[in-house]
Amino acid sequence: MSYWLVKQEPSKYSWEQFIQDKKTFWDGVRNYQARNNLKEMKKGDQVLFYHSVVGKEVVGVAIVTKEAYPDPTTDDERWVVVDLKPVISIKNPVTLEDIKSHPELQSIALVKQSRLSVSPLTEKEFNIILKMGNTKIKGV
DNA sequence: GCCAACGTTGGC
DNA sequence: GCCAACGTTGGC
Repeated sequence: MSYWLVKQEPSKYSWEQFIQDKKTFWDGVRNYQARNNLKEMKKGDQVLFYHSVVGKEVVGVAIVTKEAYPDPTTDDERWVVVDLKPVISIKNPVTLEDIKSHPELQSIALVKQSRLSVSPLTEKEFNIILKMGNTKIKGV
């Protein structure tokens, strides 16, 4: 089981939209590092959903339902997408400020490399963020 | 809306 | 293969 964080601008694809859709394929990744992370995702991995630019906060948890496959929105075979399904909304969204001020979250990619749209998290980091959001995942 | 940081592209 | 130029992202 791995943990990830994905970013999206809510004006492009918001968590609320995602909830309504019940699932989505994560397209639009055009960065090799992010792409490589996408390829590493396994079915059942948990993914934090972060709103960039507007809000700048972690708003929900999703789960990988289908591993990387070619991006259907482009002919360019370099790019892949994964399928995600929303799991739970975070009660108290965890802001970038919160993350930056937490001593154990200083080294996550969201802080160090703000432009990377798909980044790995350790289990510990994942759990800290959930806890800060006052959110528990059923059965975990 | 600005600008710094970063990644990518393309000329040499 | 290097590096300057350019485009994009995202925090402020």
